[in-house]
Amino acid sequence: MEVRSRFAPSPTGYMHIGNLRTALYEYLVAKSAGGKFILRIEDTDQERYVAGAVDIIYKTMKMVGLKHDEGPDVGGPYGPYVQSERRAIYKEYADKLVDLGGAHYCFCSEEEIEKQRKACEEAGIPFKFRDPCKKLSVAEARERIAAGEKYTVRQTIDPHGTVSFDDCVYGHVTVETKTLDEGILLKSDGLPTYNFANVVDDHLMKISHVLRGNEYLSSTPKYNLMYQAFGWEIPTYVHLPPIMKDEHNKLSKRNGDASFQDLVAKGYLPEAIVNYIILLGWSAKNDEEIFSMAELEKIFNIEGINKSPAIFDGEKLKWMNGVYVRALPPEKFHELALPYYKDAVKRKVDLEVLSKCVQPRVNVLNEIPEAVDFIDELPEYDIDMYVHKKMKTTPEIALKALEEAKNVVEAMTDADFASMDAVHAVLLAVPEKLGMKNGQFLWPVRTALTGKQCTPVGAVEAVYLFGKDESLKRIEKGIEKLKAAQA
RNA sequence: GACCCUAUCGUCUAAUUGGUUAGGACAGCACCCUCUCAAGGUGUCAACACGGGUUCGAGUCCCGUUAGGGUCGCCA
Repeated sequence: MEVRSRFAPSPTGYMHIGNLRTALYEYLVAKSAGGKFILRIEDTDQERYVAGAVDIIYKTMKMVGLKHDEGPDVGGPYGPYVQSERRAIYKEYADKLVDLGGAHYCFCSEEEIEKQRKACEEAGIPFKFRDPCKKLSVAEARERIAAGEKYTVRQTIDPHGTVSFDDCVYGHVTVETKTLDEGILLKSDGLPTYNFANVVDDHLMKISHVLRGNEYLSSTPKYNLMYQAFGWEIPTYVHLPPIMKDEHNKLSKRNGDASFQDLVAKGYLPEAIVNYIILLGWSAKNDEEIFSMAELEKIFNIEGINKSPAIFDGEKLKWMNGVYVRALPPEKFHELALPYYKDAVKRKVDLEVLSKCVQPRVNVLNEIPEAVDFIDELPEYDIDMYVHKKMKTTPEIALKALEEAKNVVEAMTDADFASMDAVHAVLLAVPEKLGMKNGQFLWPVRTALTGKQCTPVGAVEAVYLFGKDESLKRIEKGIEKLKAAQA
């Protein structure tokens, strides 16, 4: 039988990380088996609906390379793929389920239910809704409905017995039916709840593998009761452990945790984000960690999914993003870096050369502005910086280095600035001539040019980028500072 | 509270399904390389939650304890 999985998000805003991982796994389960991946929009809660959220879903899926075979925008044989457009279908199946004894009509108001709940609370006993409408005959109930009375459809569960099911990740789970709630299937606005819509849609859309968060583990028996009542085949379940922010809290949008969009805005690459979150709850069972989507489509398997929660580690994401950044073709990196230079670098320098210096040195793109902030203006710096133990520099050596650098740079011709190699040749000749260590000369020069303890450029790159005039200005400033300190 | 689920380095995880000096990655530390910082290389620190069983042998199976997560909405 063909493997068919579905991603069924609610359009409630940005795509959070947990959702994205679920989508990824769903996609990979289907693709690794040569199956189909379906997108379905679950918009049955009109109160939570956020305009534009569906577009965010499309955009995100495109960015991470998840292509759905069926969905609202691409169509398919089992549409419509938006739940709010399937009203009539849910009503039909709800009535059918009532006929089959798996559900009943309920005319209780929310106030009445609340009253029962309060009474239980006061009595100190656990609340379980006892629905007076269960006593109504179907015919009687339908008369009231025909008369225009508001109603809901509730699941009917026989409290005697147990239900069990097999989950690919969690194994065999058994629950006593008396612990199950007879939840609402069809709301008084005529739209289904998740509990019902999922069962109906997954069946009608021929979904073979249901992947979802493990918060559904304990309600899965209720769904199976419905499948059974309808006489439908139960899908293969794959429940997923949560992604945590820390030991106690789930990663969630409500806590203000980063969404996929937030990470992209910070300069994380979609490929890196995907690679990282795939690993939160799944492993290839070998030592490999870097995977392209194409590779994942080949090697992903359900057996590699874990059952315990995983804490989202921003540090490792950063590292992994760095791996992807470094692997970028230089032109591509330059293109991505350009927006970050826009406000940070006003001076006219060769940005392509700058990119070559920066690329191996950043993990996340938003580190760029700070890394290059010495270019427009020389920061105020302390002359202690000229003393570097490892480079074996002293204020005296630094001064000598700078004075020599001044002479050399002054004498440099256009030809000397023609390439990085040329600059390199000129500057490296100096310490040799003076009998200094390279560092003793180059460290002071870089310090004078950048005013920073560490920079993505060395002395050679700095001189090349700044050109003759600016280099001289900064060297002279350094000489001044050192002289002032000596006096 | 009832029910369900989970438990390997600080973090993500592996362990041919009962036989390991418990492996890898991030982070940390040290060294090498080096004109700074990165990157890269080498090395190092670091874990089977606890207690009982079963077994010649348990990280792996069973029971309990503890700790954590989830469900108990006309949300999904």
